[in-house]
Amino acid sequence: MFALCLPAHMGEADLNLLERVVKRRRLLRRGELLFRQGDRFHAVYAVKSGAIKSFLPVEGKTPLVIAFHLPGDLLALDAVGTGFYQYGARALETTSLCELPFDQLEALGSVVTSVQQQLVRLMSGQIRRDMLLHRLHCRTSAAGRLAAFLVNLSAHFARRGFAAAEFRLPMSRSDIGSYLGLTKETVSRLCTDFQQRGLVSFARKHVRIRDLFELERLAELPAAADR
Amino acid sequence: MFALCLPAHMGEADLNLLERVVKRRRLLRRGELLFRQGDRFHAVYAVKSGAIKSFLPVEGKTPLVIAFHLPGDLLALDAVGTGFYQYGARALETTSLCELPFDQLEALGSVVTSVQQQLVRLMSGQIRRDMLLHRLHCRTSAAGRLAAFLVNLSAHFARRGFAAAEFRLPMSRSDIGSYLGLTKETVSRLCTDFQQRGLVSFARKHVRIRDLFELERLAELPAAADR
DNA sequence: CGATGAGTTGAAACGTCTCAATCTACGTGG
DNA sequence: CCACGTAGATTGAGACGTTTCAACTCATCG
Repeated sequence: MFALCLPAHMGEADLNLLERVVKRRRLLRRGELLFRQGDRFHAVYAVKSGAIKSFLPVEGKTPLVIAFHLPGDLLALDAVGTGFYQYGARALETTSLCELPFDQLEALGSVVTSVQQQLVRLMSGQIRRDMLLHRLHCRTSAAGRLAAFLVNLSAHFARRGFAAAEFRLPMSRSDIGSYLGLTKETVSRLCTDFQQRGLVSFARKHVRIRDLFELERLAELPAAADR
Repeated sequence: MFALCLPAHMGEADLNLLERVVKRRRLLRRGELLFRQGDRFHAVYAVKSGAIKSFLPVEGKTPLVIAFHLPGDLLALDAVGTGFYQYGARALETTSLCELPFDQLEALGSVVTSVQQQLVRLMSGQIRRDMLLHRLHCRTSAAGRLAAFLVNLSAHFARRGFAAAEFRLPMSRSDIGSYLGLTKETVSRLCTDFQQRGLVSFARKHVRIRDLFELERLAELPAAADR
C-alpha cells in the first residue's frame, strides 16, 4: 500500500517513519476538487486509485488541462518552493489519495537519508517525464500526438504492473484534446481512424492496443513521417 | 559567483562546503557537445554564461530541441535517478558552466540540511517551469506559441536581473521552430509580422520587446482568441 | 572574395479548426 | 420502469492556418 504512495526501496524502519507522515486518506467523487489554483500549499498527494486532472482556468473558455495523474503518480510537486498550488486539481472519477504534509516530509527527510534521496529521485523522475511530454507535444501532427499519448499511457500502466494493452481512459475526449492541444472533434476522428486501421479498439472508455509497434512508429517521428 | 551556480539562501559555512563540490568549470565553444544522450550520468551543470540546448537525435531528421538553458539554469536534473543522460546537450555559443558531481552533492545534502532543501526547491522550480512550458505548447496557434516563448524569455532575464525588454536570442530560428513545434519559415514569418505590428523589433539576433502587454495578451489565450 | 549556412519571402497543398447536426449513454424524476 | 434531459461522442462540410517546396538574400568566415 505504501509502496504505491511513495514507491521506494526503503527499509522497514524507514517505512514506519514515513507512515507517520501520511496524514490522511482522501476520497473524491467524480468532478470534485482536490485543491484550487492559488490555494495555500501544505501537502503533496499520491494517487492510490482513480484519476486526477490538473488544470488551469482560462477566462471565458474551458479550463486548459495540464496533466493527468494516475495511480502511483504524485501531485503538486511543482508547488514546493512557492507556498501555493500552481494549478487546480479535479477528480475525473472516484479517486482515493494519500495526503503527505510537505513540511513533515521534509523534516523526516533531513533525518532519514533514504527518504530524502527518494524524494529527489521522485522529483527527477517527474522532470524526466515532463521533458518526455514536451517531446510529445512538439510533434505537429495530431496523429503523432495521440499515438504518443496512448503509448505513454500504456507504458505507464505497464510500469505499474497493470495490463499494457488493455485499460480504461478515465478522461473525456475533450480533456485529451485540451491536453494535447487539439479539439475534441479531431481526437474523436483520430480514434475512429486508428480503430479502422486496426491499431487500437475503442469501446466507450475502454481501450485495447492492437498494434503497439505501429503506434510507436506513428509516435516516434515528429511531424509527417508516415507518408 | 556561487549564487549563480546554486542560487540559494545559504549561510557562509554551507557555501564553503558547497564550494568543495564544484569540481571544475567547463568552457564550450559554439557547437561543442557537453554530453550525449546515453552518456553515463555523473554531474549536473549550472550555466554561468552563454546558452545550451538540450536535444534528442531523430534518425534522418534534424534533432528535436527539447529545452534551452540560459545563465542561471541547471542542466541534467532529469537524469538523476537513471544513471544516464536522457538528452544531448550542445552549446549555442561560447558557454561557461559549473560541473556539480551529483554523488558528492547528494552526500553533502545528507549532512547539510540547507543544501538538501535547496536541491528539492530547485527541482520543484524545474517542474513548475516545465508545466508552464506545457501550457505554452498547448496553444494551437503559432503566434500564441511564439509570443509565449518571447514573454517567457523576457521573464527569465528579468528574474535574473538582466534587461527584460532587450536581449539576445542565442538560438537560431530553426531551433526555435523545433522547440515550439513549428517550421523555421513560420517562425520567420511571425517575427516579421510581430515587427510590423510594432510588438517587437528584431535586429539579427537582438530582440527588443516594444509592447509586452499586447504580447502577453497574444500568449495568454489558447488558440484563436485575438480575432 | 567566394562558399556556406541562416534567414526571408512566395505560392500551392494539406491538415486541423470551426460550426452544425446527429447520436449515444447515463442519471434523474415521473 | 420508462421518458426525458443532459453531457459526451461522432460525423460532415467549408474556412483557415501552417507546412512544404522553391527561390532568393544576407551575413559570416574561411
